[in-house]
Amino acid sequence: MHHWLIKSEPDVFGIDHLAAVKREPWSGVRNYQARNYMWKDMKAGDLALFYHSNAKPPGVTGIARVVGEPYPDPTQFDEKSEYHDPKSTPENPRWWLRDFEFVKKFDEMLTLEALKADSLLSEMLVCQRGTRLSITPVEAVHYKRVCKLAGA
DNA sequence: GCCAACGTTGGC
DNA sequence: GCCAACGTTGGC
Repeated sequence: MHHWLIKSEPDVFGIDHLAAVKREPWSGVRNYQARNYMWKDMKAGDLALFYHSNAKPPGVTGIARVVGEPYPDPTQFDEKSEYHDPKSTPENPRWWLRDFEFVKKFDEMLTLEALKADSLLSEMLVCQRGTRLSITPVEAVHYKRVCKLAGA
């Protein structure tokens, strides 16, 4: 079992959206490292911290679970999509994704400020300056502490 | 809205 | 294959 942190902008797709739809294809990731995590490193059942970026305040708002196997992101073949990639073909897809399902929403967000203030959690990649990756691996000890501090 | 960080692109 | 220019992310 691996743990992850997935970023999303709440104005676009937040924890409440996931709670409403229950399950969501994580489409639109166009970064190779993040793609590789979804394609090769995630396993069905892995748990992920759901992080609100570009939010006031930013922070971890809940938990999602990886569902099923990777498959090509359909938006890459959709010419009308902002995520369309003309260099990708169905025979040789460039972008892969997973579905995530809703697990829980924290009663209170654990803010980035709170993460940085914690000596253990300040080690997390999301706390490091310049980390723009939308999907990052999370150590089990960090995951557990986030849950503990969030009362989950 | 500013700007630092950093990934990608494309000319050479 | 180098690297400058450019675009994007995302906290502040």
